[in-house]
Amino acid sequence: MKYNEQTKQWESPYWHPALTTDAVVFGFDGVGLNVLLIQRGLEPYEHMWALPGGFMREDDKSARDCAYRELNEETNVNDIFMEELQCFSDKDRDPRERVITIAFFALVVKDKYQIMGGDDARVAKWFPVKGLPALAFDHKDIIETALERLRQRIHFEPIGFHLLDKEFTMPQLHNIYIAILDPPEDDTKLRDRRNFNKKMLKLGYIKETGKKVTGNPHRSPKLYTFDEEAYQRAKKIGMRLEF
Amino acid sequence: MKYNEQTKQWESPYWHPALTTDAVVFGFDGVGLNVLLIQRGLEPYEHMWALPGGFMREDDKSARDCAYRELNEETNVNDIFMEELQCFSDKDRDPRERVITIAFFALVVKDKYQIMGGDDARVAKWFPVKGLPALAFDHKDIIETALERLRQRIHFEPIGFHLLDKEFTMPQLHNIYIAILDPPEDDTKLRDRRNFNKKMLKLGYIKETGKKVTGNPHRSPKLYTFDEEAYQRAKKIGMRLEF
DNA sequence: ACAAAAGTGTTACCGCTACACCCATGA
DNA sequence: TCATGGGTGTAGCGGTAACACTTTTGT
Repeated sequence: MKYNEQTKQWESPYWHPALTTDAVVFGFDGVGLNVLLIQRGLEPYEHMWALPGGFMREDDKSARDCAYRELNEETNVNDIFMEELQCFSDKDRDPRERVITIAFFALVVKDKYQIMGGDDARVAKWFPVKGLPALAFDHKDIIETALERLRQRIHFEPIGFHLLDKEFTMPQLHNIYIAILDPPEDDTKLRDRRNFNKKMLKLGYIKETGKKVTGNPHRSPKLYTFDEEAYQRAKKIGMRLEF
Repeated sequence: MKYNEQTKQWESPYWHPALTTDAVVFGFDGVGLNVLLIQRGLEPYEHMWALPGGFMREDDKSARDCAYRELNEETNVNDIFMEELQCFSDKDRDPRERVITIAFFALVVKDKYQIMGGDDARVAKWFPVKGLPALAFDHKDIIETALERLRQRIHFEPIGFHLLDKEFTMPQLHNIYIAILDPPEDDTKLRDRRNFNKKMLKLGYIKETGKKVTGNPHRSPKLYTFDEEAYQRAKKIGMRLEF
């Protein structure tokens, strides 16, 4: 690489690929996990479903920023948990040119996640992970990788909360664990409410709010919140956070 | 993006950044962890130490392939454990131009890892992680991220083996866990040999070879190997692999 | 014989699993 | 009053942590 005194720029002799970000956005509807997909308005893969994402721009501060920007173009996301998943860089991922993609996975509160009319007249829609349509590019692989990562993560870090409102009930949280980990029917230790509640409360980072949810034809469940500080404390002293 | 009928090519209207891979290569010398660094022969950061890596080429099959290629240019790596770490994409990481880097972390058997005279008259050298020199670019951040990842990984996956010969002794393996996790002096459960051996053997995927190491002025330790099949079996049935 | 490091077993405690009945609420 | 779903305690078992002495080997 040489510095050109005239243009005051480095002239790169290196190959420059196109770079995109894609986000696997998970939402929970009380029963199962869902993924947010966008219907493509242009070739290639026109009309097929794909992950929200797009090409990185020179003024994106980072790949993460790019992913946020792309998401914001379709939704009103404000509070969102997002983590880098993996880079997808195989040849022929994209028929147009070599494209390197940094994939992210995100957890959002599905109901707060209002889908706006995107540019390109793109349509966004939630699909249950157990009923995905045909997908553009290698996005099926990306989603599978994200699901695998999600299963690993939820074992050791309290990320289930990000799929729920700030205040949530224990059965809601339990359902998330069941939906993600999908333990066998006879797995008492995960499926039993008593065991779940005890284990979760013993971790020490969720707290009762004192409130309850009313309006249902049955006993009103208590509301809890996640205590970030308590979590950081537990983490610092090397507490076992495995679920 | 438009298809040009004349040139038969897609013409990309999108920005294309430079893309590199860097590898944080860890080796173990019996006492502590070491990282492989390269002394830069060119500006920027001439003469400073940096992670082995370089620009991706159009004919690299993937980012991982690129990282392997770059490593092979300096060493005779054959068997290596390598995992994607993270993408580093902030502006101004590189004074020349915007460079996106996919970082990997790798575990190798330090003594087998013979450092060759690289191109660019680059010098490669092992440094203990607790005594790193000043580093080029944001490579200090990258190494810290890799260390953090290593600590997380070794809790839940048997990757310590990759730092040792195919046949290894229990005390060697124990030392690796101690070096990586660095538990307090009074942490019996991790530092006690008896507990370590029992826990490790109970996991079921390391086996005695029947051999011993001789030549030391003390009792000869037994040699063990990692049983990949047994590990896959344990993993499949959802066995708890936490250490 | 001595120094250095490796091998090994037991006990007490804690935490987890399994398990079933009652309670609150709205219709 | 009925249907629905939420809340709660305990006992037995299993696994883990704490703990020290003996064995091997080379010098």
